[in-house]
Amino acid sequence: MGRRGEHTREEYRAMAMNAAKEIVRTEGFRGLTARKIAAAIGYTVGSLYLVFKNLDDLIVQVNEDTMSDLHGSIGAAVNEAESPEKAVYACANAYLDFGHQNPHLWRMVFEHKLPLGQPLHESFKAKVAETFALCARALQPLFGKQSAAIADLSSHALWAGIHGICMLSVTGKLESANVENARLLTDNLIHNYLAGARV
Amino acid sequence: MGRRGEHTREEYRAMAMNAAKEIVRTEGFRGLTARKIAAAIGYTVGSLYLVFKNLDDLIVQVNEDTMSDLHGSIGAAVNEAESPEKAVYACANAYLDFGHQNPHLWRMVFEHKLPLGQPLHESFKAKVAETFALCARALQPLFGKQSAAIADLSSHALWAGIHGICMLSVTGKLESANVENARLLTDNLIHNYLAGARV
DNA sequence: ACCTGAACACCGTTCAAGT
DNA sequence: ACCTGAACACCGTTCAAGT
Repeated sequence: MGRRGEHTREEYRAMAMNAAKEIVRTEGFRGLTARKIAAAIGYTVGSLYLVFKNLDDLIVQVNEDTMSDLHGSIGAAVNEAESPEKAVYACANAYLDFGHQNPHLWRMVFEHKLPLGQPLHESFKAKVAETFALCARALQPLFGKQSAAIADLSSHALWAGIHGICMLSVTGKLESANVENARLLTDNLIHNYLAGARV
Repeated sequence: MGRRGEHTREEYRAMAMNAAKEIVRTEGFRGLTARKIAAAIGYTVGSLYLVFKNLDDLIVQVNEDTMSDLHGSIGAAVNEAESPEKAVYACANAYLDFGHQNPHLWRMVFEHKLPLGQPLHESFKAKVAETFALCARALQPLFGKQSAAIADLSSHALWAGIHGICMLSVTGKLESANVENARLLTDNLIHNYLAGARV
């Protein structure tokens, strides 16, 4: 039947992405299907493939948006902090809060796998690196005396650590899965790590 | 046409689990299907449902085996260590090595999701807790002066941190995805954390 | 150029029927 | 009791055909 032209390509893309996000939010990653997305925006399945390469492509783009949102949250928290040390804790808190408030979207970022052998998109890796860099920058003032290489290594170690706590907490693999418990853990990790790193 | 009786229920279960593991090892979690498992052991799909509740049930059982194997690896590493401090590093190394040597099976443990609202099996959570406890025990001697509650919190914080480094490394989300780089990160995390925790 | 509808090759799961 | 084979209700993806 064809030809409706009600929406531009860009409008269509935004509609599909938003529909996908809503499905993930309410039904989880497992509940996301191409047919559901298309139905939600009033199109047939085939139309998705005019704008997205395939479902993986759409998911990767949603994941990049999620990383951008996370980046925004962390950036705001860091800017409001009163001291370098408080910025680090604020950064971790923003990370934890985001994960617990958007569990399914956040998990999808880390749990989606492309078909075997297909490497991660460079644009996606860039988003991850950006967010890491933001956290690293918050940490930088505390490593004044040490070399840039050590500061870089340290910020990766600490932030990967905080990520681990957040992941295990959000996926319910810690004894107590609530945010408060996770915050005790990140506070403990940060406190002891910084105490040791500044000796 | 039915009735073959070539294998006991327990034999069948082991065959199916091993076939599933081999598929995950070579094709990844995404490549695992009920039909492939059945074909690999020379049965039709329907027979799987006589022994397993469904595919999720089989996956959870494979994941529990993976956790047992990981537990064994870490236990051996801890036992061979010459000092409490070395035991902690050995524990982390065993964790990293296991993840990098069995990337797909290890990822499946943390990336498999049951249908929405269905809680994790208690037996699975017990396996995770056991392995955590093993790591915590390695850490215990270093927290002699402090209360048991703080030692417990600390061991969770540090081990979740090491898990985060391993996860990001195995899934290729760090700049350098090889084991050596991950080991630099865990060494750094452990070193600074312990230095700070023992002050 | 845009979109559909139907097809294709898959899924997980169930279950009557056969031995 | 054990296992099959076929069915059911889904998938992701493609593409000739319509406007």
